[in-house]
Amino acid sequence: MRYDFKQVEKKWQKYWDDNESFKVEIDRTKPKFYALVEFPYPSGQGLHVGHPRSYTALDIVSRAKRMQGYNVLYPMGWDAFGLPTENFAIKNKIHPKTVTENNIKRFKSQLKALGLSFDWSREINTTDPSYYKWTQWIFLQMFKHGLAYKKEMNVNWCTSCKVVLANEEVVNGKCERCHSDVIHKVKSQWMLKITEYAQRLIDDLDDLDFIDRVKIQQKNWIGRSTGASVRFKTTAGSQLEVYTTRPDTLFGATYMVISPEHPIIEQYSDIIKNIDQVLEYRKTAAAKSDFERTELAKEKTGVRLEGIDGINPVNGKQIPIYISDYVLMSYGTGAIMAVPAHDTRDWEFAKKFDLPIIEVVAGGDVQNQAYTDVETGTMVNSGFLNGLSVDEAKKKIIQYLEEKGCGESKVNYKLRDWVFSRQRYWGEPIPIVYCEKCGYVPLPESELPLMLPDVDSYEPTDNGESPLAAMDSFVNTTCPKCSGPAKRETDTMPQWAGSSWYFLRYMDPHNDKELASKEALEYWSPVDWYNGGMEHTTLHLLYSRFWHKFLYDIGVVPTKEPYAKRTSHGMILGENGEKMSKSRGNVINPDDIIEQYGADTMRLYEMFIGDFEKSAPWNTSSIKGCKRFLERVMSLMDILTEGQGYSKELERSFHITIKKVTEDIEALKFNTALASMMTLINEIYDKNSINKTEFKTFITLLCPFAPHICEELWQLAGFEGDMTYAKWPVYDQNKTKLDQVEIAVQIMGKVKGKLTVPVDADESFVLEAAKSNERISSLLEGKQIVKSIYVKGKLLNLVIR
RNA sequence: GCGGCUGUGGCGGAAUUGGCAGACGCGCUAGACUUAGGAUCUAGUGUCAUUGACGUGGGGGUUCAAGUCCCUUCAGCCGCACCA
Repeated sequence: MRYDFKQVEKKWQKYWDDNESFKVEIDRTKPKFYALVEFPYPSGQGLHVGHPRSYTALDIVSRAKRMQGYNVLYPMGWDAFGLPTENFAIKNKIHPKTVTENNIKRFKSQLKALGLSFDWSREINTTDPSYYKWTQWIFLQMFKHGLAYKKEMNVNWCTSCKVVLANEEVVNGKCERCHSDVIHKVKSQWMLKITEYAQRLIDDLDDLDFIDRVKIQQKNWIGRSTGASVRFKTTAGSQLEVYTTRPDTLFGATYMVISPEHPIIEQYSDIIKNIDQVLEYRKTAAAKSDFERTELAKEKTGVRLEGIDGINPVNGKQIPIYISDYVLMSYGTGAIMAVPAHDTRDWEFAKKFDLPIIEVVAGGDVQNQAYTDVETGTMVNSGFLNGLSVDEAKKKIIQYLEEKGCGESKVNYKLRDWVFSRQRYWGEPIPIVYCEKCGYVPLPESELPLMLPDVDSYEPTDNGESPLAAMDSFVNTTCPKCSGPAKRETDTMPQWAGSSWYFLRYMDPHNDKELASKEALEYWSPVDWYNGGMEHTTLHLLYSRFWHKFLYDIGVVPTKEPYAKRTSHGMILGENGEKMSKSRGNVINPDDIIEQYGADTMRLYEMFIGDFEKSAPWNTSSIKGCKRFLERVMSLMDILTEGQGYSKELERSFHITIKKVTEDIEALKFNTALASMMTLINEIYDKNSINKTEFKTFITLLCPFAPHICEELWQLAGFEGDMTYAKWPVYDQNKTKLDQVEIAVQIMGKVKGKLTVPVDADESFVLEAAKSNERISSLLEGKQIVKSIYVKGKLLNLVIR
C-alpha cells in the first residue's frame, strides 16, 4: 500500500485539533503524569532541528503514558520576553509585541506540523499581562519577605546590549548572548537573595531523580566550601577579617592581601603612607574588564599598604598587607591570609614580591612549588599543631581561635545573589515605587498587572537607564503608602523571570484569582519528568528551583522541589560534526525535512540518530532508513490476515519487542526501541504474513513514535475506539524465553563451536554434549580439562592442559 | 588549574553491566525486476590470510573470560575558573 504522508499527516493533525484529543482535566480516577519540555523562546529564525528532539522524546513518553492509563499533562507555551525580539523590533521599527505575535504564529504551526500531543488549551505566553501579573506578584512576595532588595553595586555591563547581566550570563568575560566585552559599572540594582537558599539547593538534590551531571554542575556552581573565619589585628588598631579553607596553615601566613575594593582603604586613608599609589592601583583594577582580568591572571600584581601591618593571631608576628586584584571583593571577606608554601596563587605572589615562604605541612619542596596536598603530610613549624595531620590541625586550630575569640569555623558559597534588573523595554515592569518619604514601596496587589506601557522609543540608552525612564507619564505616580509624589521603578525583569514558575501556570492557566488554584497545584505537582538543555543547568533550572522553594515556604505550592526527574538531550550537530549555526552554513531547516519526508519520518530520525543524551551529527541520507521503515509498516496492510492471537512463529518476538519498547521509553533509549521494532518487522516479512492481533500490537507500540501513520492504519484495519487512548500491550516474561538456546563453547576463552541445548540444561549435560561434538572433541584429544565454567544459556568455557 | 564526559567497522551507533563485539540503520558490492531508476526485492559486507589469526585510542594488569574492572598514557568535547 502506498504511503501518502502529506495527506495522512494533515488529516490526523486536523482530527486531533478538532477533537481536542490531548486536552486534560483533573481526573482522580487515574494516576496523573506531568511531562514537561522547556518552552521555546520564539525567535525570528523559527524552529531549529534541535527543538523537536526534546519535544518528540517527551511526546513519546506522554503518548505511551496515556495508553498506559495515566492522565497526562503535556503543555506548551512561549518564553517570549527578551532581547533578540526587542533588537529586531528596533531595527525594523515594529512593536516587539507584533514581532512576538508573528514569531509565535510561525512556531506554533511548525510544532503542530510535528504532531506533538500538547494540550493547546493550556498554552501560555510570558508576555501576556494575565501571565506576567503573577510574575510580578511573586516578585512582590519576595520583596515583602526581604528576598528582593535594591543595592548599589558593581555589576556586569554588556557594552553592546547596554544592559546589566547576571553572573550566570557572563561567559569568559564576554556577554553570553552577543559575545561583546563585559565591563564593570556601579549601579543600583534589584537583587534576589538566592544565596539564602544555597544550602537547601544543594541538600535537596539528593532526593531528586536528576541525571548526575546536572546535580554535579549545580553543586559546583553553588560552590560550597568549609573553612574558618579569622580576625587579624592590625597595627592600626582595628581588625581585618579573612576567610580561609586552610586554617591549619595559619602559622605559615606570611602576609595578607585585600581586594582592590576593600573598604579598609577608605578607613585608613590617612594612615596608609602610600595612599596615592594604592588608589592608583584600585583605579587600574576597576578599569579592567572581566576578560582582561582573567586574561592577565598569570602575572600577579599588587601594592603594599605602607604604614599598616597585620598581626598573626597564633604567633603575634607582624606581617605586611598588600592590595591585589587576585583577591575578589565578592567572595568571603574580600581579604585573605596568604600562605605561600601551600597555595599556588600566594606562592606566585610571594615569589614576585620576594616574601618569605614558610613550610608548615611537611611533604613538599615549598621553595620550588606550593605544596597543596591535604591528604598526606604532617604539620611542622606550627607550634602546638606540630606533628598533627592536616585534618586534626584544622579541628584544633578552630578550637583555639574560638577560645581566643578571634575566629570560628565558617561555610562559604561561590553563588552570589541574582542581579534581577535589566535596563531594557521588553520585560516585565518591576512593581515597585520609590517615594522620598517612604523609600521603596510595593505596588498593592490590586494594581497588578502593572502594564508595560507603549513608549515612543525602546532604544537602549548609554547612560544605563531603561527606555521606560524617559516616559514621564509612566514614571511619575503617587506613593501607595503616603499618597505623596513618587517615581516608578523603570528597570524591567530579566528573561529568566517568566520561566522561573511557568510550569505552575500550566496547571491552571486561566485563573485570574491566583497563579494557580490549590486544587490544581495539589493534583499536578510536581512535574514528573522535565527534559531540557544542559545550558540551563545553572540558569533557568537553578533559578526556578529557588523560586519554587520560596513559594513553598510561603505556602503557595505543595512541594519543596518543582521537578521530580530531570533529563537532558544532546545537541544535534551539523553534517560536518560542528555546532549548527548560520555562520557555519550547516543549518538544517525542519520545515524542509517535513516537506520532503514527513513529520513521522522526521520524528523517527531524530530519535534514531543516536543516544538521546549525547550530541550527534545530522545525516540527511540516513533519514531514508526511517522513511523506508514507515513504508514497510504501511505495506503490512498487504499481508494482513484476519487471524487472531499471536502466531507461533512470532509470539516470542512480539513479547520481546513489547518488553524492549516499554522499558526503553522509560530509559530514554528511543534509538534501541526503534531498532527492536525494525528487527521485528524484518521477521514479519520473513514470515510474510501478520494477523490482526499482531498488527494491532505493532502499530500501538509504534504510535508514540509515529502517531500519524499509526492512526491511519488503526482506522484502515477497522480497530475500535480512539487510538490515543488505546491499551498499551503487555508482555509475558515467560513468553520471551526460548525452550532451546544456542550456547557458545569456548576453549581457553576462545569460541570454538556452538551447541543447541535446552534452556535449563545443567553443566554435566552441556559438557557431555560438547564432548560428543566432533570439532570440540578433536580439540580435546590428548588434553585434560582442568576447569569448566558454565553460564546458563550463554556459554561453556573449558580450560585445558 | 579544578570538575565532568567521550574514544567501538567507510559512517550514525548497539552490546542484558564481566560472558559469542559490531544489533538496527546508512553507505557499499553483486544479482533480480524494469524502457528507465537516486524506486523495490534478494544475497553479501570488521580487518588480514586460501583451513586460521587479529580486532573496541596506546601500553600494562586482574580474571577461565575484559569494550565493560584496576593502573598508566594519548586525543577530543563540555562546564567552571585568581572562589583563598
